[in-house]
Amino acid sequence: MQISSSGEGRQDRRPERTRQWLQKALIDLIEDYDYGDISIQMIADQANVARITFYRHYHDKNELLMDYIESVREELAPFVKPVSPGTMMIDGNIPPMLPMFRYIAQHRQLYKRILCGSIAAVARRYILESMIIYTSDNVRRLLPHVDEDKRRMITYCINTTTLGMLAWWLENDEPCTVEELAATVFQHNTIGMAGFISSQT
Amino acid sequence: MQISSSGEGRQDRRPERTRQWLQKALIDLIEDYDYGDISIQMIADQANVARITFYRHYHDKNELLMDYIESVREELAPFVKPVSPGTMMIDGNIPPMLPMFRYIAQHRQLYKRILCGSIAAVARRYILESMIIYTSDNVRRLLPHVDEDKRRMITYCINTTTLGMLAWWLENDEPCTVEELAATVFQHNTIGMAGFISSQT
DNA sequence: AAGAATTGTTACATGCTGTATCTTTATGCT
DNA sequence: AGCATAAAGATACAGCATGTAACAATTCTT
Repeated sequence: MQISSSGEGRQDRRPERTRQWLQKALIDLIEDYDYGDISIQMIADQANVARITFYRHYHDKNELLMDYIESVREELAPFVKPVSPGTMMIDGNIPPMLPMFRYIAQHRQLYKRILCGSIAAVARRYILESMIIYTSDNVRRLLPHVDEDKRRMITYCINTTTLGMLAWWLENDEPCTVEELAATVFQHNTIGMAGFISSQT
Repeated sequence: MQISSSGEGRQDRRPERTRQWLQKALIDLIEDYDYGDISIQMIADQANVARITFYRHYHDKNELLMDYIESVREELAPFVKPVSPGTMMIDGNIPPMLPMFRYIAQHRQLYKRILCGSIAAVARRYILESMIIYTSDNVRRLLPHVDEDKRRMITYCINTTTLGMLAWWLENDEPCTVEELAATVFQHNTIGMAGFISSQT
């Protein structure tokens, strides 16, 4: 019988703790430096950890970043809701991505770094893939009779638009309200999709 | 009276020649290596030039890249034609970006590197800005009564979609024909815009 | 042919990377 | 409480890239 455990067989907590220190260090540094200018030495110093300890957990600076982005993905996942065909065309309705946009707007400094800095190239592919996983079901449901290949294309189209506009909004320091942003992206995407619905045979 | 001159007062051709060597070297290296892994030493070696010569022309690897991207922009500019309101909604019409897409498809290896590799982060902003300069006139003409801020947003939306889809197409090695790609992007963008036309007061 | 600009040669200090060896510390288990 | 084990620290090293400097050689213009 185990007493000190809070659940399953009690692993050594140091590795996970170190990784979190390193992630936190990276986030803090991203606040002040361009991602490309951050060295592993800097990350280790910021985390109060020996440099070699970094290499024992990550092979790469990007690997640490990916690990962190993964936690961002989990943070954002609850905001992604499935879209029903009915809500798609109703004008003035609340766009489905608005809650997520609002959350990102609340943490805009961080997401600005992730989506707009030199970090973006690394993060973009990963984020897009995550978005596609979430939205492909929606598109399949909304366009059931459309060819699978074409559906993949439309899915990517929607998501690259959404991500691009999000980055634009963050980069330009609130050029409009989040509501306007969400409405525009929604309109651009869904009305574009509506063309495919009406052109189905 | 000048004899050796072919025009204006004959400048020293060495600097420009060196810059072209360096650009060519970068393109050749991009073919085989990831942009992030290319060092200035490698560029200088490939160009058969002393390393310090690089620093006499460019401060940075990115500065060289930007200089090269500028020449790419000039290469692509002739393909960008203004869109007339009449052609916008006609289904089955040739999408205005198709010629450019075809040209890019012909040189896909190169543009794949530019738009999909780690080089993308540096190039993306620059390319997008160029595209926006070219398309903003179109959008202003097509949506004359729309608010200027909103027009800026729509312009960016169109271009981030176009660029994103282009990168997707290049990255996935011809998942569809260029014609389908252009048609989809055109439909997504223009039908999305049509929503703004019909919602004008 | 001479002066000026460009490029090449060599060298140096600095910093980052990735790895290795050895020691110290913290953790989990009995 | 004590022990075995895993993790983290300390130190060192070779290799490479960066950025700069001083000086020599080349190439261009006039």
